[in-house]
Amino acid sequence: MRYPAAETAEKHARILDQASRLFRERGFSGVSVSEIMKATGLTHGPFYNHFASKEALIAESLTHASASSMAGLQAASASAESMRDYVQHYLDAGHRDAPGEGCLMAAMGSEIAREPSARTAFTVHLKATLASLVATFPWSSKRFARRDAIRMTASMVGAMILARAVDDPALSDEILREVRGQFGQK
Amino acid sequence: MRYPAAETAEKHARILDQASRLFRERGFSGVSVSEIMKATGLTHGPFYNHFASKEALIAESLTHASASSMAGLQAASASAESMRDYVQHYLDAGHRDAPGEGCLMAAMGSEIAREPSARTAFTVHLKATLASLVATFPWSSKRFARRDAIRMTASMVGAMILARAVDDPALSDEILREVRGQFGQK
DNA sequence: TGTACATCAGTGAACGCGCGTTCACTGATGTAC
DNA sequence: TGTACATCAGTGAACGCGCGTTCACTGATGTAC
Repeated sequence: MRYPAAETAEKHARILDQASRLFRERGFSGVSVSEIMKATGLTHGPFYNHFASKEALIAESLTHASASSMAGLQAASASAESMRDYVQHYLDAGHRDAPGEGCLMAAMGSEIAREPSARTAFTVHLKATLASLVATFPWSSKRFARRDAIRMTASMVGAMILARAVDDPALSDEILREVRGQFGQK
Repeated sequence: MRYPAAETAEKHARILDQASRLFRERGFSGVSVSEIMKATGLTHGPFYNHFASKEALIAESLTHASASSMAGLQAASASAESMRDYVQHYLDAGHRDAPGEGCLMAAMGSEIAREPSARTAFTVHLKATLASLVATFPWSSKRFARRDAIRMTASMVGAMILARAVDDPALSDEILREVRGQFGQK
């Protein structure tokens, strides 16, 4: 049946919300198109009214997740406290235990390399993140700001991936704590 | 037909070799049991003579890959040069471009968290790696050796995952170069 | 040492299942007059 | 304003496919005598 015109764009956004959450929780191949549509409150049929394929959804959902993540970063202030908060909040047990709402690099890092359309969207995201980190925070040296943003990002992403991969809560907490300590007080 | 008894163990090892390489190249769900057996030179049938399930293979192949990786680390000497070489060799374009022979944390990091039996095997691997790093290399402070080994590992794994996920060769090289610079001369 | 037979890893067809994707159909909404 | 009809997002059965897994069968090897 025909539906109110305004609902279409909203449904598109809802599919992207659910897809980007589920992909972060269970990976690209761990979630089926049907599950995403069911989470959106629809049957799987109309998926192809919105997206050309699952691969296209993967790319678009990364761009979608990137946008929310960038909005959070751009709301941060330029103070040293704000920078510390950013890192401390990232390397937190709450973030570790809620991958669906968290960093897409940490949630899908090793899978992105294998999905060509995901790589393209991810590259845009990482470039935007680095530029925003450089522009937002008070780096000790302007000249080395980009270098230091890269090093900080690699540490944070690596720590989160290891903390999630590990079975032992004490080791997982230790990883987060020690890397947090590298970027401000414990 | 019946086969020479000595060949069974050797075939088991060959399945593990191929599985750990293919899993690192394409992820757990990106490789089928049939492909692994074909790479080993057999049909898929006898897979279940060797392993209870694909999940069991995943766990055993991680342990297998861990063993080779640990052997490499334990062959390293205690010098500062050896430590620099270890990091420089890890953060190399050659390693980035050959995930099948490389670090299992970087190749499968974000997928391990979702596979319970993989998490257990991975935890053993990470603990052994950290202990070996602490014991092998000349850390500037004995008291902080473990803390620094964790930080270094997080940086290396994060940098490799980002360098592989990114589409742009210049950015990928930049990530490796800047994180290399953090651990010795460029 | 020679023969008869039991062993069991390997073969390859077959299984049920869930996947991504397609499509004929439905029917409330929007539009033409 | 009221009526007739075209629109098209949503429905849900169906598709071909490859997956993990099973199993009846094969036949060279190892063993009993």
